[in-house]
Amino acid sequence: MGLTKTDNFTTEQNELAAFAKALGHPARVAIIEYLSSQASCICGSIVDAIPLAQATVSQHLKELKNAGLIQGNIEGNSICYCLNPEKWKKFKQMLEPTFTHIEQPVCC
Amino acid sequence: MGLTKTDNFTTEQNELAAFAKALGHPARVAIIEYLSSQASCICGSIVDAIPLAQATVSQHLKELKNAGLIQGNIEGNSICYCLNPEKWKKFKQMLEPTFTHIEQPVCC
DNA sequence: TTGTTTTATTGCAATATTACGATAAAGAAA
DNA sequence: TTTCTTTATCGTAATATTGCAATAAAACAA
Repeated sequence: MGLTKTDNFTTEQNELAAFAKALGHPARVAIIEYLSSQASCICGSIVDAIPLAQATVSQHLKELKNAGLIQGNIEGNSICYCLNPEKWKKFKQMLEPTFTHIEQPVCC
Repeated sequence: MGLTKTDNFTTEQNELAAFAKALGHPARVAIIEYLSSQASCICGSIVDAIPLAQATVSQHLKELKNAGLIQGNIEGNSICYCLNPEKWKKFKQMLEPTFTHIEQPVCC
């Protein structure tokens, strides 16, 4: 198969899964870490910072953009990428119940 | 290809990616949400709660277990699954820099 | 105009994931 | 013992992901 049965789950569950999936590759983790530590975020800098070919980095940027975790703004000749604060807030908020739960483990 | 170049990234980046990837499917999100809201966590209850075949749920449980996000303890005839608090704390801690960064967006 | 820079897209091969029926394995119950 | 219950694994088919070279597209520079 290889086809996720998204209809069986809630919109929220699918959205959280999409956020997590977008972060589920070390190159994309590296991109997010880079954007979390930089004021500037020109695409070319990201390509230089990630040890993969330009085409591959572009593809990873596209996936992060599709998930909404980053956004890109045209800046003359190049593109300025940055984190999307609202989506990250939603991501964080959706993880909260579990982060809270593990403070008082009850089982096993 | 289809083969992630893990050697190009740090151990931490790979670990965060592995956590996120494990959560990157709505069925696994549903399992985690279930375990975050339940004291009991018998495998059979999870299978009943997830709208997929037993074999498929078992496979998803295995992936969450491999990532370390859950653990299973044999309990007589069945298996008691629960969250692994330490791994979740690490997951949370690795996301903190980004969660902090989005409080003061600086770009775009 | 032509050329350069920057980023995205296409096409492809290799590998991974998803889903499920069938079956196996191991303990509980009879 | 046999049977039932519970969970894991195998085998398979369909689809998705990863990576890169080559190329396209779009804006700037000369």
